[in-house]
Amino acid sequence: MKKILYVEDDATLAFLTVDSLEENYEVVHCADGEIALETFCSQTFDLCLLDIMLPKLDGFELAKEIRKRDQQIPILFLSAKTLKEDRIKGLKIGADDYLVKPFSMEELHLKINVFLKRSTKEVPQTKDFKIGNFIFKPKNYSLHINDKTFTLTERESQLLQLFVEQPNVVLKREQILHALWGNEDYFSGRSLDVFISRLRKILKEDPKLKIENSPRIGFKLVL
Amino acid sequence: MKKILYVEDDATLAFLTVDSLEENYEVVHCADGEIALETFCSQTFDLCLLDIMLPKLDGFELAKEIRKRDQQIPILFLSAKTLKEDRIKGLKIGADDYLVKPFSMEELHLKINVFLKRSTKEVPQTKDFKIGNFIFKPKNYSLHINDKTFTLTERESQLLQLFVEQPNVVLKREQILHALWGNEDYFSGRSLDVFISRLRKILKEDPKLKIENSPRIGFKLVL
DNA sequence: AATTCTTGTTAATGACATGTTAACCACCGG
DNA sequence: CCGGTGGTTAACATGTCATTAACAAGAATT
Repeated sequence: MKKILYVEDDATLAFLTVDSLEENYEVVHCADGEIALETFCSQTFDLCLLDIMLPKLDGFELAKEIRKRDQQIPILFLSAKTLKEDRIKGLKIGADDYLVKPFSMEELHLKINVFLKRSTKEVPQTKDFKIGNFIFKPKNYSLHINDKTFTLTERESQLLQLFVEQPNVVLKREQILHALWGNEDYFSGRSLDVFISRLRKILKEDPKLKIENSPRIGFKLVL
Repeated sequence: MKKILYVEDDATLAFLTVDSLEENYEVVHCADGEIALETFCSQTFDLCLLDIMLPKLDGFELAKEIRKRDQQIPILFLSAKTLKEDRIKGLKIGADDYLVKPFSMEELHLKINVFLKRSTKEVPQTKDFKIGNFIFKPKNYSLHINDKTFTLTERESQLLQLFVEQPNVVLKREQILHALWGNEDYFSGRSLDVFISRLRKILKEDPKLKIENSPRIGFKLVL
């Protein structure tokens, strides 16, 4: 579940918005800029939704402070101001978009999704993948084909997930090692090869699927 | 330099916009939806900028077709329509943002940068090259022609990449040796010639392509 | 024309990367 | 303690690729 920092001083609007956003996200609401900044610093968020007119620290200043601390996080402004200068000011600070009040909840959800989709390359855990004749349920660590079911271990599942997210693309060894073990200097180990071998054994069930090796580079899932 | 597909049928606006965009990007302008789709299919772009009202194939339909072919590329709409329904329709198709005409060039540049910044950081993929009838995917170490696929080794790929980055230009031996082996005093070895030979064997698939030798100087990829 | 240097190509080699199975070990809940 | 599970390492078999060697053919130099 993605986590959103929502800063808005109008209690009525905030109530409605939080209510709607909570259908899809975890929402932390703050009513003024200073508290928002403290909150931002003490928790981890995936996206910021900022009103411009705020007590203590306005939306622009807040965005600047947030950008100092995180270059990546998407920032969306909400405001009644429709002046071109304001829109530009927001973008210059490093905001990602600007919604004009009054906005519809539907539009808000869509905009948020655009940025969340981009900022996280991981596909939501809930989603199942089709790989050839297999169905892969990462959430369940399970692979189904015909009426057989294979239960994967944690590592097997992580590795397979990397491949299905980018099928037909060579994933570099270091890239995989970094994604699964996070350790840059994980040179000695041969675990990766062992897991590749195990996955291959399972994937044999569908003759069209294979994991190809690119010597000295990495592996590619071909389907 | 990032490459933008810009589709707009109003010649006057298009002229002004292209002029401005070309300060920072490579711009390909198309005046109707069908041509735009063909253009999209035959080249590689980093971002699409689409007018909604277009002859033959409107912006929404065009965006749908583009999304079928590329899930990642940022799509921005430009339109005089300010209807909430239209903005939502665009976002649902998978567009990334919506600029309302008249827009300022400054705002356009900023918006484009937001999305280019994001899309390049996510997929640090090198662009694919067209070489004659081949498509070369350096990231995948693969060369495609007709139905055939050649998988290149690391060195073969590195070498080919040097050539396609500067086609029709003579690359000096030392230049190539330095780029691939980094070693200035790599005089004795004949590896380079062996790899040239191997690439030539593959490139024979397209009779128009060849690697020419410039005696005592180096090699040139002619296409 | 003869010699020497350069290039084209194929095949052989050896170092190193990968595939695979089995043994190992740490952890965890009885 | 004691199996069970899952990740890791060990060991050995196999495969691959960059490099070198070898030789043929062309260019340049004498």
